[in-house]
Amino acid sequence: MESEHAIEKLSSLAHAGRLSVFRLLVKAAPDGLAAGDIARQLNIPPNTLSAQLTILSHAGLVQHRREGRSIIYSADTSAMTDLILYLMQDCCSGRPEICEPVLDAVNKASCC
Amino acid sequence: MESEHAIEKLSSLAHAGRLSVFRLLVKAAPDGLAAGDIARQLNIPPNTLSAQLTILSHAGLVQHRREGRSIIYSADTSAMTDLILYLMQDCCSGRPEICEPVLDAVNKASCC
DNA sequence: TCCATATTTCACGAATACAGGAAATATAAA
DNA sequence: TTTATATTTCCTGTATTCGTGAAATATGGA
Repeated sequence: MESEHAIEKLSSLAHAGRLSVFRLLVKAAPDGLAAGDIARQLNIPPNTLSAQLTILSHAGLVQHRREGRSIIYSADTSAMTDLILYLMQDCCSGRPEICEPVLDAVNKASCC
Repeated sequence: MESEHAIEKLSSLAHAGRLSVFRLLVKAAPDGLAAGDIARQLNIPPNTLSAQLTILSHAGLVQHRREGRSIIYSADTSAMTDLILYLMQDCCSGRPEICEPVLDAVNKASCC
């Protein structure tokens, strides 16, 4: 990943509303949620949410598709993976003993 | 980690200068680099760099110590781990098949 | 066609982030 | 004590981001 793209992803997530939207969509992956459902669950005005979704979408963190009158947004988990890999890149430049705790923590996460 | 802290870390990194500083310090971990060395390597004016280091430091991503006339900054790799874990948290809510590719990618990274 | 629902786009004032010149502070050496 | 080096703090004009009211667009149903 290029630095510009990493910065765009990071700044997209560096906002309380957008971070909560992204995390909600990550939980709802891979199905996704309609914009209106997100707005109701997080209590965000529709136009405000739309602006936030546009920013997340432009950063490549979410995708969308139309279903009837609704537009379904879903998290792009591979984009999240790319960002994590970018942050970890060069994390030990020849000194594995520094990086290993990071990998251990990730693998032991309650996630899976 | 709390959402506020994650947002502060994310916004600290969502800036070209600060991201390059952080990545330089991650490569130089755990020894760190003097502020002047960072300024010279990245061609950033000293006062501008100082403001950037203050922001990274306040977010908990870097630490600093004085050595003679220099102040040595170093990356806090555990803070980076915490941020990564926060981003991965709840990433599969009961569906490991979605999260596993993330873990696989992280483990196969050229990092270590 | 007419209407209700779902979502986006436009416009703009308020708040925040930004870079860097100039001055101040801290340390060490002469 | 004086000087040089290293870094930070203060300040300010500029640029960017932010939320949201109002209007526009898109779809499906009556």
